[in-house]
Amino acid sequence: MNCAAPSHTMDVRFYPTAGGNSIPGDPPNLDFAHCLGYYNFNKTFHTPSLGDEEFEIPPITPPPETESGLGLSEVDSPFPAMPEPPAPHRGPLIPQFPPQSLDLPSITISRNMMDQEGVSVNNGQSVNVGPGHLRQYPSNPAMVMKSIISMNSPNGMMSRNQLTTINQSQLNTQLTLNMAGPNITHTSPSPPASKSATPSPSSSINEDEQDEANRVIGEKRPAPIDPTKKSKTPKKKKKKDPNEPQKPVSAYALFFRDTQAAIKGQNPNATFGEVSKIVASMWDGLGEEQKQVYKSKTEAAKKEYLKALAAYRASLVSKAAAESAEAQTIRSVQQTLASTSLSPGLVLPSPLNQHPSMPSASQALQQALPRAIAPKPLQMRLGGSQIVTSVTVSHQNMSSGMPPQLLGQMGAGGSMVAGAQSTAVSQMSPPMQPVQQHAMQQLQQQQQQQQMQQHLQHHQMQQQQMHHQQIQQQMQHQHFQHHLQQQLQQHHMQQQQQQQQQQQMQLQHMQMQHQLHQQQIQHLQQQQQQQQQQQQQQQQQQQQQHHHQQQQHQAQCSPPQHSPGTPHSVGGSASLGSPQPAPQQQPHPSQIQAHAQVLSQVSIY
DNA sequence: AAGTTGATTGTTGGT
DNA sequence: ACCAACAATCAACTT
Repeated sequence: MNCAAPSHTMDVRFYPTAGGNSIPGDPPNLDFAHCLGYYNFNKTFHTPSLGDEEFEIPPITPPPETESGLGLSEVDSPFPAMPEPPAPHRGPLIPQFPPQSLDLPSITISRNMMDQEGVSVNNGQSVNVGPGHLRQYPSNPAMVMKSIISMNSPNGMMSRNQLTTINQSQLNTQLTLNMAGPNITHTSPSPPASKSATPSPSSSINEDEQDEANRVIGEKRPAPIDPTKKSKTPKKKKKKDPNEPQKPVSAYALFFRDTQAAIKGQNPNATFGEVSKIVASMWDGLGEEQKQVYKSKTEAAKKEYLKALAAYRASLVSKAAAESAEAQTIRSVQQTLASTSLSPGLVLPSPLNQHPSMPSASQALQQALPRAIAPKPLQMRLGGSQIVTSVTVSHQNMSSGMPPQLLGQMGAGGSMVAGAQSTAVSQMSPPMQPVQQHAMQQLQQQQQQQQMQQHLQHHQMQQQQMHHQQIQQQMQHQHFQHHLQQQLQQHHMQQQQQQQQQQQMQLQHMQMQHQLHQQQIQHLQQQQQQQQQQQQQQQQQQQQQHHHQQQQHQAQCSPPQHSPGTPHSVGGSASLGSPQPAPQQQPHPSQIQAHAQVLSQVSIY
């Protein structure tokens, strides 16, 4: 049943006026410019969907209808400040309209069943829903954004889908209440039967298309045929290639895609038409900048589409070219086979041969050869067994090359021609001498043999040519393969050479490192030797000094022998006896040895 | 005409 | 017969 009431077509569009000035009494924070600001604000939060890196917009899953039925999309909802708990559905691309600017959550659904005279109670605020108010379009786009649309749930046959606006005071109250919490009256869902707002459409395709569709895809159902309804717009049923890139959607479609989820979230019972009207009004009230955002997205998507389309068409062209080349190859091979092997049984069966518009080469030859080879068949006044035997022999020789028609003419024509010849001869020259007849027969026999020889030669030449072509093809193929192999070998060789060079370089590097290490070791060893030598020298000096001291001591213990030139003091001897500080830069021998071991290990490594 | 979404309807194939 | 899957269609609107 059709539930669409005439009121469904009621115009609920909100016509914005140019300039976007606030209507009287409109708070300054709610004017249209502010809404634009919110759109800009929205843009900042909408970057994931506005990014130029992607155009494909994930489908927005409508929020599951919770008890309240008011679940909005979460952060990315066009109305982010909605106090309602975020609905579990994901609506990633919904523009984030601020609640003040476009308070779609405040869109309430009032049922005529409950609010009979166009007065719906929404959060305690009376909303004028009367028919008279339906025409009161707000003169300001801000009003569009701030409109609280009260809808009638599509329940049954009652007048439904009435969209209206509320006044500004009610809007403010609504906004405040929305900020406080969700209190949207959404009393009862519509009965399931009422959901069929869009009755099953009638068929819009004609029968042949339907039959064609049925033939092409058996599973696909034909369009439902309803003779009572005529198709308003006979839509063409073009079978599109699934690989073909899809056209980019329009800016409005993008906006619809982004917005409808929120609208549906606030009005789960809103029909598509109602949502579409709301979206249209919002689109009208949308600022040029925000529209430009969507347009830019569309432009980017269009560029992507053009590129994808070019690639797609190129692939189609290449595919078609490959197919045509293949078909041409098959055709040429068949022609060659047909020209060389005239026996039809040897010709490969192919659709090309069976195509009515393209007679096969064998058929053409069958039609052409009799005229070429035997231009004067009736002049072969053959008769007698000799001719027949010679023809039979030739037949055996030519069985592989002669068309059956020709052979048939020649073979069966033996008797036929003989019969015809008998009558002709009898008619022409009854008194012809046997000698002359014999001579003529011999002459004709020679001519026939010559023709056959010519045909054989031609056939042999063709065979030779074909064989030559095959050999050439094989050679080309071999050459190609050889070339490929050579390239591969060269590649391998180059790789091997590179590896060898790398190995050599590594080896050289290791050798150099080894040499360096050896040099370092030698240097250290030399330093060690020098240190040892110095130590030995120091020891010798100490021994000498000690010996000298002993001698002095002995001298002191002996009768005093003053030696005024050498006043040695104990402190001086102490200073001399103190161990000489070894060169601190010189490492200890054990350290040198350890270092050498490490270096050797490193060099080995 | 195509696109937006979701509900509905009708067909088809499998169980 | 029933069910699942799929395709087609429609709604209002913009591009």
